[in-house]
Amino acid sequence: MAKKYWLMKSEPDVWSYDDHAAEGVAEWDGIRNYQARNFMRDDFEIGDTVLFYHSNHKPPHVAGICEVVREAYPDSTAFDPDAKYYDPKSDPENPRWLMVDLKAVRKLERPVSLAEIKANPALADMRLVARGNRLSIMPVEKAEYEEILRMAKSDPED
DNA sequence: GCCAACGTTGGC
DNA sequence: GCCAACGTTGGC
Repeated sequence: MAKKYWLMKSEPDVWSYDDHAAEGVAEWDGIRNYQARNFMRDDFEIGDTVLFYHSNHKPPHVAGICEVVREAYPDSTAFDPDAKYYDPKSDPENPRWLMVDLKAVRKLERPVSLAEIKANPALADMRLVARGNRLSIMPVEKAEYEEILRMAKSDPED
């Protein structure tokens, strides 16, 4: 299977790219949406590349790059009554929720904002800019990924 | 803080 | 299986 590209959202107040980079390799837990889970379960492979996106931030932006280093396995936070994302309906014998491990690869040269992505015609088809999109994990085309890397190397005014 | 869009829940 | 009510996401 060819290497794939993803975008994953996190609120930087909760878990930022720098937090992740400080850990090196970290779990991506707390996904409680079936569509997002299914991407991890069915399509994530070791070596896939992830754009780390900061949502609920001013401005929202892509902050850095990660790599999938462990494929989907049960999200243990769903079983922990004290965890924020505890889900009593997830049975350890048949886990409802999954997580992956990501390794921080590098920060972008500069953040690439949602406004810039929206303004770039080459990125008009990204799911990120689709109307009403709320998915926290979504596939990204290789060309879109490369365009965002290119933008990060250029000035925002371009 | 507002609110549009969307997902989930639960009564029927 | 429908759908109204409710909760959440996330940009603005």
